Amino acid sequence: MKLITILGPTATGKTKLAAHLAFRANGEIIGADSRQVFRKMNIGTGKDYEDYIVEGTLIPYHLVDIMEPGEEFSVFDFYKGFVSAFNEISGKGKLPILCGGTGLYLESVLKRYLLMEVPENIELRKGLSAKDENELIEILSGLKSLHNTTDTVCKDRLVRAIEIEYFHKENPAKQPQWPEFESYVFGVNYERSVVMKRITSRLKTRLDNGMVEEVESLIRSGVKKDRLKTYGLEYKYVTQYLEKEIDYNEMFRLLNIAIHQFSKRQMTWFRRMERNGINIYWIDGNMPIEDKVDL
RNA sequence: GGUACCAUAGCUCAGUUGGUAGAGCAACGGACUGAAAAUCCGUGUGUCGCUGGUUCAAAUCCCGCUGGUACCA
Repeated sequence: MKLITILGPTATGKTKLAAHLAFRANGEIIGADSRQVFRKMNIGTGKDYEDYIVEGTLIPYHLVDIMEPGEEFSVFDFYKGFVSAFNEISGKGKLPILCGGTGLYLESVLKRYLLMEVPENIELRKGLSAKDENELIEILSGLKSLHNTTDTVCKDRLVRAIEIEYFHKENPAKQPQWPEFESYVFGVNYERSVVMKRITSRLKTRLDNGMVEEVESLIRSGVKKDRLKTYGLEYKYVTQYLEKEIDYNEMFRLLNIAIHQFSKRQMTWFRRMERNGINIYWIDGNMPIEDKVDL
């Protein structure tokens, strides 16, 4: 079995390329984008349904529009979705094409992360519920090195993180059911200054196309503002604008910078993957879509 | 035309009584295994507008020039 991966920083036309490849090679797309999984988050996530249509044919896609905005979705949920989509596609004799820009999700597949279903541990939870946040942070940092504070902002997440670490310690031998595949990874990229220009002009288009209204309607439908802010970028800054924390020009300026920085962080992931032995065949974004020859 | 003020990092600016410069933002590099578009760590990148002078020593004081801002004509 083969797995083709198409990755790259934001605003480089990955989806379009993946769709053309799928059209040519009888494939289906598996999204590796942590924000496009949410329905009704379209303009802000750069979800463009047109991209999936090649010469009038709709290319089937997976792991896009599978959650309601505001719901929880994690690498593990992605992993499960990936495995079942991969099996379904290859079961039909078609070619799975993983396409997206979320480094963690891509790496979880390409480096075959050890991820297992971790059941709730009632007994452990009972013991932990008596402790305060600082004690929990201490316990967690004894189990793993803490790289971020997303795990430690609230008690629920702390308890869950500890639960997962305990489970891994107690069940070290359990390997997840990874499908076997020959992996080919392609990266789409432009010179950094070009990516930045593309980001800026795309941001203008998005605003003209109703991005602010999209966020407004998410808020109206009951998505919490704090939740929107954790979605980052467009959702964070537009929410701040709607909250009148910043004015329109400031929103544009800060958001534009934040997306530039995001694309840089994405490249950090890709470089690291290469250092860790994943071969990425880079494709110049300026090249016409006819670079599917590489199959 | 006259007077005053300003000119320091990519940007906005600090820089005490002279001892060859430093913050914020940007930029750049990195980390990352259950929210990852999140979260966090590291790095100063400089003809101190130009020219001449005073001084052991000038971003700092003086002359002139250039550019800008404000006010007076």
